[in-house]
Amino acid sequence: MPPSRRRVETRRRLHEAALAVFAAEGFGRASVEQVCERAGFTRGAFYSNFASLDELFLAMWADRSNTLLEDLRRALEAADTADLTTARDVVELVDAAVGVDDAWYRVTAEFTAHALRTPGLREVVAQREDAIAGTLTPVLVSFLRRVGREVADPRALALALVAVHDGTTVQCLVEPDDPAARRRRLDLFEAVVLAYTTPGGDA
Amino acid sequence: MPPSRRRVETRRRLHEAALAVFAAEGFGRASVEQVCERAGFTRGAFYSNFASLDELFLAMWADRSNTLLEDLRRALEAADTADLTTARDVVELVDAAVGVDDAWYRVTAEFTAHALRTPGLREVVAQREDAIAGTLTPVLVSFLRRVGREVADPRALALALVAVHDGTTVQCLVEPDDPAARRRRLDLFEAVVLAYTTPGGDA
DNA sequence: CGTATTCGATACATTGGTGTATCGAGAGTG
DNA sequence: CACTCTCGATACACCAATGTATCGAATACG
Repeated sequence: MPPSRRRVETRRRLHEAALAVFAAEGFGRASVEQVCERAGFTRGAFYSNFASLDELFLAMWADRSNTLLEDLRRALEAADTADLTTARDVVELVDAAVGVDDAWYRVTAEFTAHALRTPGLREVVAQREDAIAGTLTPVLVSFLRRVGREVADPRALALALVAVHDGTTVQCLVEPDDPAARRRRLDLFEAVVLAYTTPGGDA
Repeated sequence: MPPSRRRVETRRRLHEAALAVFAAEGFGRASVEQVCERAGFTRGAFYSNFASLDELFLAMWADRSNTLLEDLRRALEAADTADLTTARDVVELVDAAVGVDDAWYRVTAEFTAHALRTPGLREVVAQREDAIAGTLTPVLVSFLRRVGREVADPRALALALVAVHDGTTVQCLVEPDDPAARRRRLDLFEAVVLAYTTPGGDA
């Protein structure tokens, strides 16, 4: 195996292990040792690739954020929009594409809290939020127009949906076996979409 | 000072210090030593009052949660409802009464994430969520009726507002000097209230 | 006034994690 | 085939935190 290729693979495995460990132990309690053990390396390998645990986390988080967002965008663009007739249909389609990732939610929530008290990190989270809204906006507008709803302020709608998503995700995870939480979440999504759009367009 | 009174005071000071340290260091990185130092005690005092840091945190969090919620309830019940004429007025009144506590948000968010991966703790968060909705419901219904809106499903509305509150709080804190975030939050609150109520009642 | 008790301080042993310095194997290169 | 360089392993010194065991002072109590 060529040396640089090996290095890439090592970093990848460390990323993977980091996500698992941060999810299992919590943001503040994950240690370099645990990550190395899970990845099947020693600390020597770690320090040869990253300067600190923070650096590894940041790289992993940014990387995975982008991947998830890109996957979502592709999934939505490739979605079958044939039988999309109501706002509710749009909501259910998007909700299904987003999914619920327990571990990722925890890691992101803890990182966000951490970022709020760490000057240099706040912007990282802000940019992420922005990227999500920016990615979601065009496909959302297009879907809604298709079901005959015109979006007045796309950015406001996207941010509102992100907020609702985050808020209801907690509720869904806190009561994991209550189907009502799931239904309430969809209802709320739908209500927001309807409130932020007007009938019109080519429905 | 009578011995039991002294003990109560010691515990109170430890609670206070715990909140500060957990907010400053993050849930996973707070240490017994830091809490003691800030409270002006040694670890001897700590272990004489609590079995572990977890125990102290839980006591502090539950205690303060109740206090905050009770304060909110009283503030709303004592609010001047004379010039309450629109749903927007209700939203602004409640929003002002709730306020935004940066440190408390971080601590609660991190604890929630922690609770999601700790079996015995999930229910604690669930009960809290429930208590908030339960406290908010009656006063909300009464306010809205006063401005001529009838609430179809009070519990659903309360939970929706909690979700929106949590989700938009992050957005407000991430962009602390963007007044637009604040406005978007109120708009979203209003939209949800309108969507979950119907005209009618004694307006 | 002396005795008992409560509560917090001190000291200690132990653990777990960090980061660095050094080493060795193995793959690319001329 | 030898030479070199990359990358991960090993070993070491260090620090921060934990929990317990013991001690001393202050207060209640007979």
